[in-house]
Amino acid sequence: MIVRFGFVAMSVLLENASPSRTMTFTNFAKLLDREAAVRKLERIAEDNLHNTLRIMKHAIAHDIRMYRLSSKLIPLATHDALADWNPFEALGPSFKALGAFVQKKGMRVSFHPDHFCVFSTPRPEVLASSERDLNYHIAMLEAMELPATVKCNIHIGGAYGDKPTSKARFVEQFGALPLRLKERVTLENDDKTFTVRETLEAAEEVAVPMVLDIHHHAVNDGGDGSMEELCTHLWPRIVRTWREEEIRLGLAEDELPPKIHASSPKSQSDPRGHADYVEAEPLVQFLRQIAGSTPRLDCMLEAKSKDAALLKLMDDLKAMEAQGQNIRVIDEGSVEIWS
DNA sequence: ACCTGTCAAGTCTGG
DNA sequence: CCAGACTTGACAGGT
Repeated sequence: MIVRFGFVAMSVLLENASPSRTMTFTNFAKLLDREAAVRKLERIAEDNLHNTLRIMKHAIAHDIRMYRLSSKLIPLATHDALADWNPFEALGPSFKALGAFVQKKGMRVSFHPDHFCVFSTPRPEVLASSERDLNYHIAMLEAMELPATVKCNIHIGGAYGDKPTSKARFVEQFGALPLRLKERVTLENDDKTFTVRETLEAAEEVAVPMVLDIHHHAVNDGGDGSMEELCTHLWPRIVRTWREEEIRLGLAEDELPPKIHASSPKSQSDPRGHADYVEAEPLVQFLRQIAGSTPRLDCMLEAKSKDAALLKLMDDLKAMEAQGQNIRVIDEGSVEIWS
């Protein structure tokens, strides 16, 4: 199995390269010249896009071909008070350049809209802003001219005291979205509410691929905690959600490999928190279990030390290779691993 | 240069 | 029913 690794949003190795500079609405509202204030938002967004390109070039220089784009590329993009503003007019060329770079280098990128995107909500106004937020992310992918293989990863949402009903509401409300939005989504199990099994059921019902987060699973397994259950029963179904997406999009087999998230617990007292680095040993144990049935896999690292955590993990994997542990480091961003 | 409180958005918990 | 937690990078305003 070939595994590619990626990191999230910012680099801790590049200086002054934030892709998430912002302006709060409070400060926007303080500016008297609205026209100038909007231009300032656009300038910040241009900076964020420019830094995103720098980060991706840095990633490619280290053979890293997987990257999660920041959700904060355009400040206040979906704010009510800026509904008349179309940032894509000014930002079109920069988005297009980003997309061209991604395609040229064969990178896999994604977005992860944060916890305001909640399709299980019983509140109509929250549903509406969730759709607007998802639409914003997808409009950025479209401005980059990236195909439908490039996704936004979301969670199911809250349980509101009744998980089965909330899950059914997710299926109904998400299912009612236009295909243009639905076909750009993956569903991920979360660390508090919806387990792998529940998320998988929802993903199967609405026909979107599922992203497995193994750390979330470790802290929220709903009784499916055993490696056996995960690897022999749930994982093959997860793989199938990706295979079916390949068929829907008319792709060849393994053109769109399954994706997982990996991170390590921050501490015993805060097991849900993300540690600075990712521990190699438990991750490799899991990867070896699924290696036989999964030819390609992409693994997003969610660690506080971002790209530095990725490079450190690769060093640790290299050390495991030296000990003859069924692993071969291909380059700085990928490994081959077998059971 | 560094520290602290605040920030557009949601949900859950505990008082 | 409301305040605070959750989580998290970055800004603004202070020293």
